[in-house]
Amino acid sequence: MGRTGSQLINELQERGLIAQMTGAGDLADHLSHSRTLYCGFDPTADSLHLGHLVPLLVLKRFQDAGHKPIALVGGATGLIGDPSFKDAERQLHTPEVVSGWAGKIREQVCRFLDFDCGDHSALVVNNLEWTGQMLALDFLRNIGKHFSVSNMIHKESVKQRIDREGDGISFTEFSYALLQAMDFAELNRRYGCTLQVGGSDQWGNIVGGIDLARRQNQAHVFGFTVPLITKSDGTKFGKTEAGAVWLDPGKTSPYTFYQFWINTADADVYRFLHFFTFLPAEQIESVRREDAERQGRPQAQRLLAREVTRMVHGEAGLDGAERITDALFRGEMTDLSETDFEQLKQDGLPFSTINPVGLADEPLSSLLAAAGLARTAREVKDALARKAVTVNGVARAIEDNMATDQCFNAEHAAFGRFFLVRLGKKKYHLFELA
RNA sequence: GGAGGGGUUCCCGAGUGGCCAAAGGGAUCAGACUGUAAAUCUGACGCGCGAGCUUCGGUGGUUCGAAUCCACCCCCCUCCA
Repeated sequence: MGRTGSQLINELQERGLIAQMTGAGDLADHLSHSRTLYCGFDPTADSLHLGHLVPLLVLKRFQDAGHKPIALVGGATGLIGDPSFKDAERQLHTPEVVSGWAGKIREQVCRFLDFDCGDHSALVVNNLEWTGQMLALDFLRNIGKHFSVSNMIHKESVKQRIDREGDGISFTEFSYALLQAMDFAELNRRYGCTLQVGGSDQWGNIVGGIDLARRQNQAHVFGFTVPLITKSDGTKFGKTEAGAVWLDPGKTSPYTFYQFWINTADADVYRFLHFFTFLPAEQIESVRREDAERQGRPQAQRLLAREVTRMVHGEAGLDGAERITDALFRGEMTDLSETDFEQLKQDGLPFSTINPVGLADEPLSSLLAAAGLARTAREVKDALARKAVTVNGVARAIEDNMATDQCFNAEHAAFGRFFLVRLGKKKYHLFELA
């Protein structure tokens, strides 16, 4: 055992990682011995995103403290859809699709836990194992009997769906809480699992599992939720202009991932260091103090970006992300070698090929907007008018808007084929002649 | 069923026959400052390289001209029954 139960709870508390938990003192006592805990991840897409990361890291924190984590992949629950705090019924995906996603989620989850550390090695399970072959009648008789519909409809997590006229909530989604409760009770029987961790939106489902484990197994089990991650400016955490920040490097490149963290607001960055890294609280505090005393740029964002990118994408992913960042934000892009350009492409800088034929008729504005450098052509025009667009380091003006073929002339291309376009201070796109 | 209020460009919200692509604020994008921050200031902000094209719940009408007037319809809110 690395730490006593109350030390662990205090640490989590100090990092701001506790939203709710059952019986604080009891849980601390309970954790004075090595225990088994779990957290579920439903395959609602082909990758986890940042929202999943905090509970996943909490599993690891428990493991580091000497407990045995189980990552549950919701092959079954993913077929149903969790209605908690959702405002509309979810589209069901085919079992084949969900099963494919479950496989990918499983791989991702595995990278964060230790599977080779003796008796508290991690475990990955799929709840389809015990629900896939279950008979509807068994479910209704053995599980359903333990739940009161009158209690369920009063849960905050489904309230707005219940109150809604018309479609409201299907019986399918309404049953979700029972499946998740069943998981907890089942893991309790199979592995002696006594704690469930989740996001704060999972509290209702977790409590359901605690009740079921008590009724079926006469077991006293616990629940623990991490807070919803918020930003100081009130906007939703974990989104970029392109949407969610995924852990899959194919969906969100390590470079984009790194940039996401680099751009964290000062008001959030120290909190996020607690949530998303394993750096000791004292170290985070001393970084905060140093940053406060220094006049210039804080070191916290870079520290955060490095730590999280390394954890999610490995040392190579971090190297790539920093290489691009250095090339784009520190040095001169004219310093880039041909292999550097290849590397930028590999490392996931936004990229597209460009066909020189017909360029004369295509306005720069629409070309760059289509490449994703701006939402509309008008924004590109505005940037052009303010000399905020550069092609291979050459500032372009509004007069060049109809001279796209000049801007992308092969003679001006780096190494005969590359054009690095910058719009504004942060947006880059690499074009390669087809 | 009756009485009243309202539906405007991403959001809030002015506009009640031409000067309206439509005030003001927010959001967003860009520039300056800076730290690839925050705050602040500046510009842009329906679409289009442009000529120009399409908007003000819907449809039809009056008019040289409508977001604004008329008719019908749809939706939302409040009060009365």
